[in-house]
Amino acid sequence: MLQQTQVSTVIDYYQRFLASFPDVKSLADASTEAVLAHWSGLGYYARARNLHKAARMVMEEFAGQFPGAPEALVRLPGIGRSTANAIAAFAFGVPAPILDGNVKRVLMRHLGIEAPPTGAALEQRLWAVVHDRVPADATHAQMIAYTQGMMDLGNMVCARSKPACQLCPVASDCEALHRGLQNVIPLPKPKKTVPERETVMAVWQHDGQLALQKRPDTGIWGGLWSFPEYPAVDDVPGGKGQLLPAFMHVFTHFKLHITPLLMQGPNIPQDLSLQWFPLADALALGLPQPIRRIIETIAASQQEYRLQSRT
DNA sequence: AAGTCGGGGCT
DNA sequence: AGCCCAGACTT
Repeated sequence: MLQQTQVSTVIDYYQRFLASFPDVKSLADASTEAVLAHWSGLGYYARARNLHKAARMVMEEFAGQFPGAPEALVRLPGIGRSTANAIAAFAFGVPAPILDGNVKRVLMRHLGIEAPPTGAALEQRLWAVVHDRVPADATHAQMIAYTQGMMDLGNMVCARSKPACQLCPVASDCEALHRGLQNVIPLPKPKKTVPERETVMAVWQHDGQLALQKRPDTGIWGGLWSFPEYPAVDDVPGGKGQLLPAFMHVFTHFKLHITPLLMQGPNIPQDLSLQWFPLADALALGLPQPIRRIIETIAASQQEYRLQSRT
């Protein structure tokens, strides 16, 4: 969950997730559907599918015993070099170093590397450095403290903006501070303009139910439930609908302008394999954030309607 | 090496 | 509005 996602964002998801799947077996026994529902809104949904698959692999290939060696961990889907080492260090006390965004920034400043935080060459150099610096004879407790300390140093002291160098335990030999570059390193990434796309989402509604479509497992929002999409309003079959407020959803690599079009059922295109869900049931599915937003808007307007018609 | 894959917090 | 976050995986 924490891959590319801030701790404050994860906490609620993490607690709900563990309440439902308290151990590897319960996660392995769950449906992908249920796992994605718990991930709904968190993003990077391949992480959920990979975690689910990894749990099943641990049950089948490791007899339910989580492997502790980094070489074994990286073979599990969704676990790369840094996450493998983090698990090995935290859970098993293995002297394996991590290299996440925080550690990367700390090292670039400490070494005085005037470059953007990108590229295979930099990656290779920094991995060599962390392997060189990790305390090889640390106890389990020390590995936990060291690993957590490395991340906290980057997050709380060697922060992205306004680093608190006066609090830094390694300020005395920090190359960036020495040269007054602590606010310059790392250099900004070369920025590229993100393309913008447009889509119309057809929201078929009938008798308090909505028609949803399960997306393919690969690609954007893989395995989640969504509304069928069309290039333009005129492309939506079944006559006129009611336009709902359009909004924009920002991805890492493009911006999506979404125009929801409310259509009245029950007649819907048969070739789309749509399924009907009562509003409350729909909100319990694995939904991308914008789809959840649309459904909540509809639910709120229906609630509004009920309140008004009562008076 | 570059692109894909979300959503939100912070400035 | 832009940047980046407890990155991994595919092309």
